[in-house]
Amino acid sequence: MTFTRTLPLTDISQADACSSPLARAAIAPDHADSLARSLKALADPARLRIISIVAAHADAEACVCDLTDQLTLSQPTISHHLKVLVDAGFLSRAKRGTWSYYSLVPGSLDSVAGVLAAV
Amino acid sequence: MTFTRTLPLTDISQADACSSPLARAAIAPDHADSLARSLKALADPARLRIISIVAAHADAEACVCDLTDQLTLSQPTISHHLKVLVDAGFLSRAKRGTWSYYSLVPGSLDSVAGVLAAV
DNA sequence: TCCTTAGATTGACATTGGTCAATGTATTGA
DNA sequence: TCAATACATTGACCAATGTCAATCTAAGGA
Repeated sequence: MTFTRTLPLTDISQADACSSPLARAAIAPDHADSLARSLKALADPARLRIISIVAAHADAEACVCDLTDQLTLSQPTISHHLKVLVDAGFLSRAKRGTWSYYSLVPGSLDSVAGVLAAV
Repeated sequence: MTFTRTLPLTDISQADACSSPLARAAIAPDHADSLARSLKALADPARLRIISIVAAHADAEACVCDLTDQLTLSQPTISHHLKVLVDAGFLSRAKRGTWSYYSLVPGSLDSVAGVLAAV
């Protein structure tokens, strides 16, 4: 059985392609919606720590057990945050055996950072 | 009477000074809290549009009337969003006569973008 | 002085969002 | 086949958030 990957709510690669920096000109309403969804996914302490832990891991991959060790949150709550980050396109999930391994989607953070950076 | 500026909830200049990129190593919980507060302030379509409109203005300054023209939101709601952005340190307010002029705090967006940018 | 205008504040409301206990689903090992 | 393990999902609860109507404050102008 293959793992079916959830379609990201926000297509970050597209956002990267067509959006000018926030400060250049007034952005379109739907662009604002899309960017806000991405930022909302990041705007939580637990999720920022999850991203950071995943990124800092040896091969930029971490399983849920790595996270439950370091975060003082229940396993369902961590699963919830992981789902939010996968849906937003920041993390991808690979299931091997009983374990789920999460890794950063390359460039996903940078594209958001790029939109925020003025000039 | 002088205008008393609200203290930013998140000291962005400090965040810029002491924080490594998100991906380098696992960030400390209080860093995550601080960054999440900044991101939460940005993670709203109306507020992103406000920032964009202010930044795109001639001298990077806009009054509330400029915003009520372009956003389909009530004046109190726009005032609310402006307060959130000022409190978070992204906008500053200058009152001249009856009008309030808002402008971008230089570097505030970049410091958030810098933390998000990996490598 | 009074009215008008620009904007901030308050209060109320509905929606969203973070959290956990309980349960469900695969996968592995005995 | 059965038990244990790793993780996801569901449902419920409370807190936080976005929105607006109503009101308040302050600055000009007649």
